[in-house]
Amino acid sequence: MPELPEVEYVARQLRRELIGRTIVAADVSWPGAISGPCPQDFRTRVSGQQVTDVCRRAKLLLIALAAGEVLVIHRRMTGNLIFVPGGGEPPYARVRFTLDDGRVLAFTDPRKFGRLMLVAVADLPQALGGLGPEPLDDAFTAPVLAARLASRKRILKAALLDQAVIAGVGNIYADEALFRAGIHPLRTAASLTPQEVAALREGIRGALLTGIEHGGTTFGRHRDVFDTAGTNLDHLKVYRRTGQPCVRCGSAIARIVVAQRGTHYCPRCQPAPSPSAG
DNA sequence: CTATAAACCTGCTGGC
DNA sequence: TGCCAGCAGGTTTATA
Repeated sequence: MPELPEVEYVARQLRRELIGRTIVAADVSWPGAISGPCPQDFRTRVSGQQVTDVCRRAKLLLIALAAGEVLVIHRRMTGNLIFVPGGGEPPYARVRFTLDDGRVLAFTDPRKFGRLMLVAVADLPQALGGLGPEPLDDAFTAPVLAARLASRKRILKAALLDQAVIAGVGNIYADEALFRAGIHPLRTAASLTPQEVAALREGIRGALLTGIEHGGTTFGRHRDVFDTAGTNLDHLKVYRRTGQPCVRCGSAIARIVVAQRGTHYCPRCQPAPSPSAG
């Protein structure tokens, strides 16, 4: 999935559509999608519950239920939450929630990587423990980011992908953030100057906000709850633009592999680290 | 601690 | 047109 912008966009939609509604039934057609409790208990504990709140943490969707439990959903690579039009069966539906207004919200997921779980409110801090700061919070300042990176003798891009360092950034927005900041992905996390950290903070937030604004990035599976694709692909500057001209300087965008992930950058706007300095 | 590879799954794209 | 290799928004686990 879906990274922070794709989850945030859907969370905002679900907030409008679900709060106050009651889930009258839950049907699980792929038990592997439920990571806890067992599918049987999952079904009975969700059924009859009114939705009291919807929010997002990192790449997780949190749907609070009246009984004091929270439905936690991670879409991973190809998971979507889509309102089923006309009561039909959408492709790759793994879990279906029927609402008291007759609508059906389906969790679809071709690759079966996505997971849903039910967690007691009291256990939520434990379940979400280990996640880094939210990059769109006011508290995510340059000094905070600097502190997260300072002790890390680690490749910068790998650090950005680590959810314990910063929550919600994935492969697309890591590349976009680094381009915006003019920093090479192979730099060492701890080698950034304060100025570079400040630029990176702006780059991260700018890339994420642009993504949310355009309904997320769709080049494959991401859809919103009404099955509509996001348009942010048209606004990406380096991701998936290998060989195409840099929007700033015209150089060909390069692609390398970092931490097993395709990584895109401009060789001129994001100068390579010196062998010694990292 | 950091890094790397593999595993979990299925579908799509590009090259030959 | 057809087949195959490679790639894909993420995370976890095993292994150096």
